[in-house]
Amino acid sequence: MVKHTGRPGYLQIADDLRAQIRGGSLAPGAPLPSTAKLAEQYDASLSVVKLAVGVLRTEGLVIGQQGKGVFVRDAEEQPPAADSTSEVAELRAAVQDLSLRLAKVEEQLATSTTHRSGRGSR
Amino acid sequence: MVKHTGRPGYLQIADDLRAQIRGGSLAPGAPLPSTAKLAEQYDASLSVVKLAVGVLRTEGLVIGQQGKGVFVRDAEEQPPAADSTSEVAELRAAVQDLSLRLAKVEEQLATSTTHRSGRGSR
DNA sequence: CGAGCCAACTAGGTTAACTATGTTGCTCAC
DNA sequence: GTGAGCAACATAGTTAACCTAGTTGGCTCG
Repeated sequence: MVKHTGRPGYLQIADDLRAQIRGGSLAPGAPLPSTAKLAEQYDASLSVVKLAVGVLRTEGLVIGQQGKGVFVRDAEEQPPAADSTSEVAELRAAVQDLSLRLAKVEEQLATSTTHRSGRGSR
Repeated sequence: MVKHTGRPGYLQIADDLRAQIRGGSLAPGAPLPSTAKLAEQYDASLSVVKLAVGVLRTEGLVIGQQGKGVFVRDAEEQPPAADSTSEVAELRAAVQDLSLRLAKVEEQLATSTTHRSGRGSR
């Protein structure tokens, strides 16, 4: 990274992208430049760019779609944030439930099919 | 990582630690085990543990202090709005992700093995 | 006895390489 | 012209290595 402000590079990039999103320069639905482009643009390594994007993903500001790109999340599908406590509890329960079911079904899939067929693709 | 649920290892660890924090098993102010300990405990590489802790740091659940350790943040000193929104966003993303994968894997299971099964589940 | 140094342990940051997986567009055979 | 297949490019995850820097406790030396 360029600036030597003491703030780590991946956070600087994350800050910058966040500002562009909040500022509207990166509209909802718009794709971020690719990892490689960002790396070149900020004169950073691929790794720090990936870290930066990871931060934004964790924050829920962007959504990464494998094979396609990373897109700015729509404001509407973001935080209603009504009363979060109950919602958080509910979501947490849902996650736990889904994880369990997934684990179970995936295990069964692994034991039942050893070859794993052509995996559909498009 | 142990479980092969499809959910990435660093998120599994982050989930687990988050649950311990929310559940009170890791009280505010208490230190998390060191990176090395966690790596051994979860049978994961140092890298994924660092990623997991990084997620919790971005979420504001813990605060890392270089040279000392990583400590659970006090609930009061948490930024309520920002924190809950980001967490809701993250949980929502997790639900979406899990649902998608579950659907995919269940479909695969249905097509590859037409009989098999007991387990009613849903 | 006390001051200072040093070794061990801690988190944090950076980079690079490899793998997996998904998407898209082009080409080529038919 | 259509479809299959492939190459190129995308994100995502994992691992490993190296470096920085802060903290702490013990040990040595004056």
